[in-house]
Amino acid sequence: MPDADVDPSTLLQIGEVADRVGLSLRTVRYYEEQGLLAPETRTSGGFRLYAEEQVHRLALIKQMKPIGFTLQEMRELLDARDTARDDAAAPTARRAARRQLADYATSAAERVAKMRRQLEQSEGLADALRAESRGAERTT
Amino acid sequence: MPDADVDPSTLLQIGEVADRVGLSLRTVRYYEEQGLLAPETRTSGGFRLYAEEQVHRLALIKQMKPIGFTLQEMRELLDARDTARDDAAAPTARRAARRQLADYATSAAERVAKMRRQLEQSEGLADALRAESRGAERTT
DNA sequence: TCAACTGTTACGATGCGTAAATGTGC
DNA sequence: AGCACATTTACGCATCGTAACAGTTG
Repeated sequence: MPDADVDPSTLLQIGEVADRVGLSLRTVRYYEEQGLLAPETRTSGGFRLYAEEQVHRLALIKQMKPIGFTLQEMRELLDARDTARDDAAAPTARRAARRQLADYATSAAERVAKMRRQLEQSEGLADALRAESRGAERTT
Repeated sequence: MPDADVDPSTLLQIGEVADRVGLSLRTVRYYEEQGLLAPETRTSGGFRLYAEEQVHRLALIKQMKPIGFTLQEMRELLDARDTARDDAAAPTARRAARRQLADYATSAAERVAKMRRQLEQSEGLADALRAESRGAERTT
């Protein structure tokens, strides 16, 4: 699977990518600055050009955000993912990377659970506010 | 209901309060700096002393955080709440404050719903990571 | 008097928003 | 030639974390 080195006709500019994923241009550039993703290539004039792979990568990143991963954690995760997928990497390294991914998966699940609990708390908030808006005097 | 001007024997120091609510000292002080809550009083030496009311107030604030209220929004909400509860406030003002609270309640509910949707997205993440950790090559 | 707690001040990190001035692509 | 889109640089803001150093409490 030589992957054909990416079809140049399907490359997207940053605006298209940002639109599809739902992030701002600023954010996409910032992620690049932080080493989370690099455009596939650039035009001779300097415009960033992205392939589908990077769009997926950004979507992944966007999923990590709401559960509180820092950009540094995301970078580590993505690095591990890259290593785990890299056929040319040493088997030892790939195994280590897969373990890391498994750990991150666990961590992600825990964070989701934690956020769910907080959300439940915050639901009570909406109710409490509605109650107060109707004039509550409960001193409990 | 003169409220007895707060029982001095039950006043808490900032550490106790932070522990109970689950916030750092820094955060509690910062919220005060931003006008979200003031200690009931202070010792002659300058130690902040809080009554139950402020503990509840902090708990309220903590509930607003996970759904993305900014500190400014929280301050507005709390101000409205204070006005709505203030027997000495003008009836017109109190009515306006109650409407505000109702609006915030709606907003809070919407935010909860929105976050719930994002969380669902992030659940897929954990599964995807686990899959990759076992070595996936699925190209969509 | 000592340990634990608290006070203020200030600098730093994160994660972008928001210009401003300029160049690129079609 | 024009107009949308992109580039870099840079300053700003929110929300605390983290010293550092001094004072308070019991």
